[in-house]
Amino acid sequence: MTVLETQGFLPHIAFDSVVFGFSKGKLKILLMEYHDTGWLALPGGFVGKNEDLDEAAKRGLKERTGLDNIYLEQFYTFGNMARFRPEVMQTILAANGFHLDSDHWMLDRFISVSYFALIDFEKVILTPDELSDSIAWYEIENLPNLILDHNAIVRKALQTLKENLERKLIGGNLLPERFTMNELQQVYEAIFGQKLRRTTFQRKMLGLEILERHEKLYTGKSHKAPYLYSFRKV
Amino acid sequence: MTVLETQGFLPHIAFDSVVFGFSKGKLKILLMEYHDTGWLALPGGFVGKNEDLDEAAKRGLKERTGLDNIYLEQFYTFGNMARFRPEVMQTILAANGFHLDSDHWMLDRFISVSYFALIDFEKVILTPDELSDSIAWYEIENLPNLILDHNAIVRKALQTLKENLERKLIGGNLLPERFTMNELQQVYEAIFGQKLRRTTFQRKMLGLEILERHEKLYTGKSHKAPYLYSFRKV
DNA sequence: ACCTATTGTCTCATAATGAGACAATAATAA
DNA sequence: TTATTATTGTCTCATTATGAGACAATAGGT
Repeated sequence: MTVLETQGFLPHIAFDSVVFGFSKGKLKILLMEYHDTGWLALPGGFVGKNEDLDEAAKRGLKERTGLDNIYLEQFYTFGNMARFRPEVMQTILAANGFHLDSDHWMLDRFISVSYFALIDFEKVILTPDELSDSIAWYEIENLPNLILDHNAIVRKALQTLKENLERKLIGGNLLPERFTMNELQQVYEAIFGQKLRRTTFQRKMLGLEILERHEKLYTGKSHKAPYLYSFRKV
Repeated sequence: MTVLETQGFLPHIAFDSVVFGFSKGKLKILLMEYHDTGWLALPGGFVGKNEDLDEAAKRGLKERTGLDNIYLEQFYTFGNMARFRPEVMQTILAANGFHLDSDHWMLDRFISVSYFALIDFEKVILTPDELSDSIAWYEIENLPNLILDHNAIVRKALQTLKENLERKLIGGNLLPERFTMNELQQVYEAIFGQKLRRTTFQRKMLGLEILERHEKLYTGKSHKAPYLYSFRKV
């Protein structure tokens, strides 16, 4: 099925995903770079005529990252007229050799149902789509300009993530199965954008009784080895 | 512009609104009853081809309640295949004398961008739309069956409202400009679905320094008169 | 055996909350 | 006028949570 195949998709409806990863103490997201234009955008796609909206978002993530069973949460639907800029999509498609009539469905107005995902950075296998040169990680603190309203989408995703972080205890989804308390703290610090007090953080996390303690991790560093933890199942 | 006028609206995209009001100690929402069928549904509508998504929701509310400048928040977009039940819309329209071809846009699949609103119960002037016999208040604790997935939409709206209640301090939007501490507490109790401790609630609210104290309210009851409060502007 | 950086746990001060006591008071009844 | 009643506003005290730091334990290196 090619990207231009029209029968398969609902017109006017797209999805975009803000995929968060964590590496080297930094919170990052995935961005695609389109051919020639150099324009950057969130990974996204269209919804099949017979496909659940959520399934479309999952499928899109699977295609770009190779991952199944991801933490995925819908957070907002963007539908302002200001995001209707047919010349943007036209330029992207032209750079790929497609020259569409101005009444083609892909040049119509779209609303974007937006999701954010939390994934284990190490597990991802990045795969660009047909319109892109590359898909790569970018630090959230230092994002370049993105097409359309995608910078605003990222801001809202990050805001939602912050608001839900404690209540839903989802921070661990950015780490591998087992992690140290320090790694978990770094995730929280990267998301909140501020340093946290080590002892208070540790006491709080242990007090919630959601962590399971495992063996120690000997890193070769000359100091006490930290325990590994995982989130308690069910 | 009639409801069947097709050029004006985006296909496949609808909005629905969960309009919360508070009266006699109960949290209530607005429901429409369709002609003949007796089916109940959330007030909603379609998005103009040149209309912001949020503007469409505001317009819909204005039409049903007569109110402008409402607290309105988008909370989720429902897009499962399970909500695609063309026979439901067909029956509703048939009851109004419209017999559409099965490929008519109103019988297509729709995703619903859903909003919740908080309004002053006393200010509303209810106005049914062309397809409805009535629009009326129903207690949230004792909702009847609604069409499609509208019961699920209400549940999610209430959940979002609960989660945001303290963080955003939006409870006051359900009351008139001036209110007693007891009235405010009743709003919180109705939303959370549980009794709160009077003294703790009062201390907390006053401690937030968002309330302005006005004159006392003499109700004629034989006990100490409570102060009236309003939310501090800016 | 000593040094260093980091970890896990403890203590103490401060802030927030739960639970109730109690005086003030607006209307009514005696 | 005085007593009664229901409710309100404010206090107090116990309990719990959080901020800030002290300190011993320890994995390696010197």
